[in-house]
Amino acid sequence: MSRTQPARRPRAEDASPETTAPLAGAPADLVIGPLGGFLGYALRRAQLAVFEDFRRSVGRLGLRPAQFSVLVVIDASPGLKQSEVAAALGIQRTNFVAMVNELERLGLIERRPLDRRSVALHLTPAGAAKLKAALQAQYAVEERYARLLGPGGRERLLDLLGAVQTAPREG
Amino acid sequence: MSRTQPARRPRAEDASPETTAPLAGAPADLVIGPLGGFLGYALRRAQLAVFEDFRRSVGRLGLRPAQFSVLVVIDASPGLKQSEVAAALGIQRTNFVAMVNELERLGLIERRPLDRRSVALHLTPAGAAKLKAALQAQYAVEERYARLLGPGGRERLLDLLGAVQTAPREG
DNA sequence: CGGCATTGTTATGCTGCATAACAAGCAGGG
DNA sequence: CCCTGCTTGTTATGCAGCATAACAATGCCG
Repeated sequence: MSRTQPARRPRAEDASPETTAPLAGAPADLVIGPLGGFLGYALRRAQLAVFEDFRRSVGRLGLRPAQFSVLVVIDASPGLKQSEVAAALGIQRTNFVAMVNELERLGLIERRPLDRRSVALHLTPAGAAKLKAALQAQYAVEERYARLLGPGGRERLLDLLGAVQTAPREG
Repeated sequence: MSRTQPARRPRAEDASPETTAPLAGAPADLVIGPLGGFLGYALRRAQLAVFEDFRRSVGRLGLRPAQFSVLVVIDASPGLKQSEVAAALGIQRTNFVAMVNELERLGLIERRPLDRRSVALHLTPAGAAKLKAALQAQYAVEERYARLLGPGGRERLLDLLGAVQTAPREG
């Protein structure tokens, strides 16, 4: 479970002391240097791996990650305006239009006019059904990770990720 | 530091029991339902946040994340073939060509022919210097995260991410 | 009523990532 | 030696994600 600390490999004049601890990445065991000790790289790799899992489980239902997230939000907060759903997910209003079009075309969601300008988003029965199936599949994946990460591991990971995400950006 | 467990919000017939625990995401405090409890979503959000940090620190040197990772690998293992560096980073051989072209054009790396077909990649002095500066900036960011995540937090996070990444994919 | 912010929308471009196809070269078996 | 097959670098192409600019219609508020 715990990564071992190999003899360090200086090079490039060494810019700092401690830190680092390789990832033993999926790409063979080729030397990637201190890269595995950087959060950005480790996060990117882990994210790709988990999205790959998603593709193989929930993806079978014909849902992509972003689509899934939209359904979840609409289900959790029915009646939100299109722009609100987009904002909640950090999606640009402008890029969200095509997504809503697609989900509506698939008969999974519905646009209900609030006034002559804004629309409220709701799941259709088909959308609710598909989401239910998707959630079941996803919960199964999560439980697999919970097992893999040991007691409290998954929760700790979510906690750490939350802290990273909400950390104040320098600037 | 620790996320609170709010009253659950069933909906969509509920596909599973426990799991979940919201992220209190950056996008306002809008309701995203169980989304914050899914690893894929939490990972994606955290990754975007960290890449944003990268952009603001190392990015000032004119390096994008992928370029930075290439320099790190070449520095750690000088003389690897172009295809080997690509493989080590999980980059398609085909997409790697343009990246190498660019880094060579910037005078940061060098292609040295091994035979009439394959080339070995090396840092130029300018590349080594730029990488040194980039590593310093990056180590500073890492230390900021180390402080933010509390004692052992960053290391634990890297450990958990490594476990996720190397987990056996179902299929 | 009139200016202003909101909302949905289109157009456009860049980046990341995947696949197909190819030419040239190396390497190993017959 | 020569031919077959794998390797290597490369180009072309397409799709998805994400960003920005520009707009028209509309609601809102002083």
